[in-house]
Amino acid sequence: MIEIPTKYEPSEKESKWYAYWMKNEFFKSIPDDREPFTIVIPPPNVTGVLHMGHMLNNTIQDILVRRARMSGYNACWVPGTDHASIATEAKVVAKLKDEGIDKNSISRDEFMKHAWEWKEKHGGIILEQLKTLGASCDWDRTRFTMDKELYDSVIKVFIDLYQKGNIYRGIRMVNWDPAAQTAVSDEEVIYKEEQSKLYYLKYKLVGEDGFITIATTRPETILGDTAVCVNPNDERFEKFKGKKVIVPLINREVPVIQDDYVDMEFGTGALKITPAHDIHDYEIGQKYNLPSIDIFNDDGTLSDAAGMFIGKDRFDVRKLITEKLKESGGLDKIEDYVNKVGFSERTNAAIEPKLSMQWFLKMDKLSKPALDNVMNDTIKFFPSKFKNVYRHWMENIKDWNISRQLWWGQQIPAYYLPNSNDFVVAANIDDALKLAIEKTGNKDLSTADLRQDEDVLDTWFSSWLWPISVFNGINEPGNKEINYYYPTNDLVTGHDIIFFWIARMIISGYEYRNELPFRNVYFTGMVRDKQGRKMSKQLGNSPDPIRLMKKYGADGVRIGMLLCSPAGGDLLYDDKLPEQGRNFGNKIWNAFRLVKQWEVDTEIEQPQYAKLAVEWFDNKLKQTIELLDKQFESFRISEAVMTVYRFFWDEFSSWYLEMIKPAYQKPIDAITLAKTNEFFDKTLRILHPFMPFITEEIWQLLEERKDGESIMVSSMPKADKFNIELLNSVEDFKELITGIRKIRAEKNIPNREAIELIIKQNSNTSYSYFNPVLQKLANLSKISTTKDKVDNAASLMVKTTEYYIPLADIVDAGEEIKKLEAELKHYKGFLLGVEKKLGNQRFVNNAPAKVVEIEKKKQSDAQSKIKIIEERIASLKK
RNA sequence: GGGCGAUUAGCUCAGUUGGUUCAGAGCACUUGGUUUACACCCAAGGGGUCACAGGUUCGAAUCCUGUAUCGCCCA
Repeated sequence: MIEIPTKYEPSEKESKWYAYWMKNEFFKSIPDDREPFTIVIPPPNVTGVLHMGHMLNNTIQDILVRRARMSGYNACWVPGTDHASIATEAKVVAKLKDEGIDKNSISRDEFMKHAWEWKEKHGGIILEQLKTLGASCDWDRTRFTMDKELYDSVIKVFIDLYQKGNIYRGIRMVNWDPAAQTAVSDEEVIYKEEQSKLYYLKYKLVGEDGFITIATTRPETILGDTAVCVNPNDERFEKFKGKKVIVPLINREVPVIQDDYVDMEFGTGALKITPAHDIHDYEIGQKYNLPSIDIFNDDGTLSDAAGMFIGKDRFDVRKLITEKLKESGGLDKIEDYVNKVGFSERTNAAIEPKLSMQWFLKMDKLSKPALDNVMNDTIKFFPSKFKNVYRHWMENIKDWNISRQLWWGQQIPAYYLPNSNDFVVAANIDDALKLAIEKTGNKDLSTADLRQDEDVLDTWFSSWLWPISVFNGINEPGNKEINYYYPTNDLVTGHDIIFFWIARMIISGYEYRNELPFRNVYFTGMVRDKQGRKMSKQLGNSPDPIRLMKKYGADGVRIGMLLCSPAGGDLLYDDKLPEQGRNFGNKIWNAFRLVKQWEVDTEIEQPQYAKLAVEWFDNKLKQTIELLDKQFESFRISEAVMTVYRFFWDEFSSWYLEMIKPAYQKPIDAITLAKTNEFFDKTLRILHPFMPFITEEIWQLLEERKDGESIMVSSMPKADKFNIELLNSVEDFKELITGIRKIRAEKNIPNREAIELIIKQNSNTSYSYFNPVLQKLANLSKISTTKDKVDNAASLMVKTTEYYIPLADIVDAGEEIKKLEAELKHYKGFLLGVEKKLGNQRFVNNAPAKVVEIEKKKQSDAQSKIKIIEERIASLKK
């Protein structure tokens, strides 16, 4: 016997095979005659490190790509990262601060140099980590959203959209992040419940007695108040309507206006209106032509316009102004209150609604084909329930704020004319100058007179082009690569970025290629801890994927994650999962050990039991391949994992190998061994996309392989016809074996003790075909048939055939009768139900003939079973 | 407040478009096992009035209505 350890040790094997695949360039894709299969990676943040969400997501992509590659496609998985403007800029700013450099003290160019340095040194760790997972990306194609080609694509698209009239500048209420000093999108704001306070403030009526009390969570914003609003139906405020009140402390006179936006139930029923600092107030301000007073600076301190507390932080001012209000008698009372406050996803600073000049992309017309082609399934979503979410968003789509007040990113290619808000849009300053001269008629203008817009574009404005720009399809729309690889096949990503990214890629796909960017979108769920909480650094409930892979092997972690991860559903992570995956790897390893250590004897003939086992397993394998094909077609990935898991563990190991296993220290015949090796080989291939490393390791050991050979470039076994009758009868046969084992367990008959089996001769069934296998697996000394009843025997029934195991005096007739009577009761009840159904004329007349047939079969089967059981009871009672 | 979705075994989930022998997995659980590949194992077993209430239908976990609870998104 060859020395093979009983435990499979993944870590060293995994790095060895990854290096082998890289050396042989198996991941590389070049356009050729084959049909392409393309996936672009959802580009992770360049500052990011691998977390559990990436593990799930990239495992699924790797499975799809490896399977496609083995199925004869020219498989191409494009990796890369996005430049994550806010996150990266925050890191660079922090690093500079550590070095004593203030961002505001250096030039934009200098800052960009630092940022690039940072990116080269620290960026893209995550891509290296993906290699540990086994990701079969074409690394030569690694792209970054700030690479020249991709940068230029973004600029080109901006100019194009501007020229088409889809981009405009406008004042909007934006989510202002005072820490990053930039606007962030609605999607980047996280709302959290906060224990805060509700302040009741008194606004005195102008020129007469009385006051209106308003309730607010933000007393500091009264400095920007320009009205008080009440509901027109609210009788409590009858005497205030059309009058003016005085804002406390600053003594500003503001009108009392009426709008049914105000909820009469909430607070005091009167609302202060601060158009510059609240989105709803802004809308009311627009409606009633109220002035906007912006009381904050960009960093969240109070501005000159506030008139008080100038330069102090907004949260400090809240305390200070409360004191002042108390002193002046403007404060009525303070109550505890829970409300939702928005925080920046990137900096965790409280978001400040702020009026600001931003660049917008008009979305209504652009988004039309993107909506239609998802709704009509040209692009398929898995699971399809996300179509509803998508439709709702697309039908209510708002213009996209594409500007960010940062430096790290593509600078907006708009150039302002001297002393003007007027601008021209061009790819570079020379073109801009030409346009500016044309526009102004002033031939004396020089590039020095033009000032480029300070803002950069939203990072999603880069990644929405990703499936096109990675193949340079924006700059060179007719190039060979884009024509070959686009549209891509599948996109695998989290459902949390359906709007950010997926919808926008579909929009840009139709706008710039007039075609879908991908055919299928597979949504993964979020990875949570086993209590269902999101993984977060703060909770410390997120395991380190690298350590996990070291402990359980990448294969084990991959399998573990997938075993309980239905499409779109969340995955509750538990260490039990990778452990189960590791155990499965060990199972495969030990099956290999068993097969490998058999001595072959070419002299011996193939035993009948082995011949039957081979015939059965050959059919079972074909059936499983067909099932897998169907599951992949419908993206039931976790079901496919379960299929291969059970196929290997139950069918191959527990049944097939036990069937053909020669007696202890006996050799195996050549035919059976060859067939078994062939089965093992095919089984490894269907397993390979899920567990790339262990399947390669065993495949290389199973037979002599040449250098450069690999399971990952071998072909996927193809579906073929199989004998379903044979498979079904083996299932009955397994039931018989299980029944015999149960009797052995009940009667304490050890497995090594041979027993006898007597089959009651019955007109409709005979399994004699499998007798040799039955004899081997159940350790039977003899199999015989009888027409008579058998005394002193345990009995069992499979379908409508009865089996006896003679046990001399061991059988307790009373026990046996009790058991049989319970069974009898069950079948009688069952029969009653079936007969009631068949007695119902409406059922017989309306149900399809096939269904009625089935019921009739149920009836006759139940009747014969009842007869058998009754006879058995009668004979035991004698 | 508006929208979407969920509720099936102790846990996590299938259930392919209403119809095969009382609803299936995996994990967990119980019992037995040093059988000769594997205790990261083997064998056997228990466990669900499919959230609740109505309705449609010959027939409902599946379709419809309502209720409850939970989750997500939007304001």
